[in-house]
Amino acid sequence: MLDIRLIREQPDLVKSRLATRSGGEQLKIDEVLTVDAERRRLETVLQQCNADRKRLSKEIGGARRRGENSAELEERVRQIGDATTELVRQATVAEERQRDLLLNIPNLPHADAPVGTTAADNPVVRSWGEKPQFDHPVLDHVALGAKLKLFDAERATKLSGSGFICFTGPGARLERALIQFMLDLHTQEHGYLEVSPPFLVRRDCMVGTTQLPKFEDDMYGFEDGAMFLAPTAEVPVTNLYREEILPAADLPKKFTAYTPCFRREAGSAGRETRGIIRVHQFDKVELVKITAPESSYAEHEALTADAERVLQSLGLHYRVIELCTGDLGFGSAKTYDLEVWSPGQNAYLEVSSCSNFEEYQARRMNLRFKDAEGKNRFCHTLNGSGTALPRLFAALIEANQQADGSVRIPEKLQPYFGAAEIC
RNA sequence: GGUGAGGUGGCUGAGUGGUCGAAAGCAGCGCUUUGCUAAAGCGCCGUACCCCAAAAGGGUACCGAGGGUUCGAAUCCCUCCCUCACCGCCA
Repeated sequence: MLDIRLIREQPDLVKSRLATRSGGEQLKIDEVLTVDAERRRLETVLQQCNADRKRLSKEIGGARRRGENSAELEERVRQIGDATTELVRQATVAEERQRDLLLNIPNLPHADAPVGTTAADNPVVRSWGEKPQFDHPVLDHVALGAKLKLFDAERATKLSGSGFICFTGPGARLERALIQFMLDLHTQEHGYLEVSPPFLVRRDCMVGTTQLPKFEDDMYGFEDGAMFLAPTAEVPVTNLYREEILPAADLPKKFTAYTPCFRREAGSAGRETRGIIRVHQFDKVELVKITAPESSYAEHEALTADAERVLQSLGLHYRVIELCTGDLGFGSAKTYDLEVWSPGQNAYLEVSSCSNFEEYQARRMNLRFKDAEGKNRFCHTLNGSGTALPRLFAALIEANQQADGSVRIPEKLQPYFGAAEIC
């Protein structure tokens, strides 16, 4: 959520930055300002009424103690009370309207974010490794999976409908090995604390990390929208410290979490739906940081590097792109996407998205820290999917396929998988 | 699911309708004094929002959350959330 004071004091800056998102978001600013002015006017009048009422009520108390008649005073306060009721109603309406508007305005892109309108405008920041060369026909993960019996899409569909996958045998084991491998890497070499949070969270959490109110259609909700299945571990993990004031010395906090993720993927039917690339339930190992504002961008680079280490350790060719302003997620100020090379699809596949939300989420969650001067300030939050499992799985088996249709397991993963190949 | 007890400021903990935004203690900050790693005394010490060009200053709200009663609510009533204890049920 943006700071209303920033909007009030520098509306032109806010509008111009929002305009680079190319969704017409800047048009909401004037409306917020109008509501804000009205809200403050009502609040001021209301506070004057309350001050009068408070003062006169105390006088009544004093008069009664002295045994004096206070009927006239009581009548005056009663009248003020009646006026107050209506003012409270109007002020509440204005306040809710303002909050609602603010919740639907996305974050400002970082000043350095590349300006553009679509994914085609996302610049490649760097790439690592080389596309593997094959001297045999290249199979995609669907064909490899069928040949090696790594997953069973048909029977998963029988259980839960299209868009669900069931890993089987060596496939299930490979998935588990990847999870364990990533968690060990992040906890033992990158200094993250592993957490295993609930997957079902309250509505407030979803608002805090910006999934709601705007994207409710993409979420699996229960109990009339009181609870939701988390679409990413970012939701439970980032909300862990909501409504808290952290000591500055505790920052940065670094978490990694393995969780299943649940997404309706509404409106994306037929898009990237082949195989296991886009499913309603998938596993993911997430990275989350809560930092001081001063160091958040340095931490963002480090977090991205940590996510890259996964792909490097597995020997997978990938590239890092930076999202342009038009492609940036709702709450993000700056995002790097990691795209791994998929030989089977002859394309890059997004496996990881590393974002800096600055204080946008922290304001929604009321997550603060006490700085050196003892002032309470909002934290910055970052997250990077330490990689979506099905996509990593797909790229991994495609990149390591052999001429005979078997799959070689990267050396670093072998201790976790317990074998050097799948055949 | 049932019954009972609770939720007060960083912590402990008073406060059952009126100078209570809230006693006291602890922790913290500042000053003074004495001095071998400390003690004593005094003062300060919540958050958010609003008014004010700003500072100074003033005001409102907040005692788990939301409603209600009342001239006036931490205090009375209702609903919800949470914590603890025991019982029931169950992986």
